[in-house]
Amino acid sequence: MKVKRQSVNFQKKKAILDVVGSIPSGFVSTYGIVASLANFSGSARYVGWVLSGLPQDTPIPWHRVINSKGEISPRSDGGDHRFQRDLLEAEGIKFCGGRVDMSKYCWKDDLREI
DNA sequence: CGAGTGACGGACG
DNA sequence: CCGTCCGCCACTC
Repeated sequence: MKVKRQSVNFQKKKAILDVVGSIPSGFVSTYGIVASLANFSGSARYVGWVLSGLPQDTPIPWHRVINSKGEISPRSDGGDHRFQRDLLEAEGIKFCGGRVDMSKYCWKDDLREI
């Protein structure tokens, strides 16, 4: 089992995790928004990369992070996307056709300015 | 240092 | 709406 080094890179990851952890319950955010708030604007991919390294027992509400389409990103880790949906629904987020109503649950939607 | 990669985003057809 | 391409940044090997 490979133990990821939490050196300086951990600080950068922490920036992402800190933003994700700042997402209020009942709201969702996109990778692009999280990246921007973490000062990583443009690196939406980096956000996904960081979350991909998070364990399921992480204290970070990674499930509140979805893609710009308002749906859960299909990770190659497995079909746990259903588990993520369950967590969001538990917070009061409704799914419409497998998608989230971004117009209501998009956190910091004002940041994007539509 | 170079090449490959990633749970993305936006533009285009 | 869907498939495809490019770009963007940081990380790993």
